[in-house]
Amino acid sequence: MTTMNLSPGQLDLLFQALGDPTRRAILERLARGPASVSELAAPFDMALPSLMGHVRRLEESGLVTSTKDGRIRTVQLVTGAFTPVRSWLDEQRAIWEGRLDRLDDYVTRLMKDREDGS
Amino acid sequence: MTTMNLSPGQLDLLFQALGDPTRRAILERLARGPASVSELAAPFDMALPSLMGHVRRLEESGLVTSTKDGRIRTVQLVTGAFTPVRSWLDEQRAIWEGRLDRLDDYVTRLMKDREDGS
DNA sequence: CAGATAGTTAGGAGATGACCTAACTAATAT
DNA sequence: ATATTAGTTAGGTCATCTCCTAACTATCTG
Repeated sequence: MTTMNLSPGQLDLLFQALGDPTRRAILERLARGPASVSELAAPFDMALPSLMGHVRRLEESGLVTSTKDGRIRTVQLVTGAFTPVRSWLDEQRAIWEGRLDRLDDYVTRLMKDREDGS
Repeated sequence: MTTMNLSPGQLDLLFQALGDPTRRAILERLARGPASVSELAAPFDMALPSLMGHVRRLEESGLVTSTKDGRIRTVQLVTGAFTPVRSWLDEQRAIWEGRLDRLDDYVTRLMKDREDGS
């Protein structure tokens, strides 16, 4: 009930896509609005095919979509694509905090025992 | 101004560390408490040196620390290690939601939040 | 139509990643 | 003291990642 589990490889794709500075920069740009491939390429000192590769990888991970109109390919952020990442992080925190809570209980109980015992 | 920027490669290391299912599984285990290398290895059908490599990578990314006591190396989650990841995601969302004007306040609030282990 | 523009395909170099086995050191148990 | 346990080091294989150049297609513009 706590989580909806998605395909295991999806998180891999997402995290791996985010693990590259160029791709994160592309996403940061796209957070401000859609852009053509050339617009995306402009800030980088990188050959077009290399940048295209990044865009393809972002698309394969589901973070981005693109449509071609005439000779221009427009790339767009996918709404909610980060959700699985956020969910995983939240889950980890929940587990961690659950552990802390249990530890807290333990310490509380321990201190109560001491009061009783002394 | 708006953000406290951490070393550029740090996010790379973090996201890349998270981009592997074995490493995420290790983290999930560690969220429940520290464990020895062998304990970590137990659930996996993987040679020890391979698993050790994952632990090393987690340690290099700052997600985990380990100490050796006798012949046992105990691995532990690093508190707050996920924070840069969360911050990046939150920033993206803030930009995407067109809240650039309030980003400063947002980050201030975020840093004031309790540091937890998520 | 000619030329410029936007993107794509093909192929390859070089680095890194994820795994393995074999052989080793160091600590502990018998 | 010897055997067992826990981890480490060394080295090798195979796949993937990131980047490049060269050459190509398709779409506008003049």
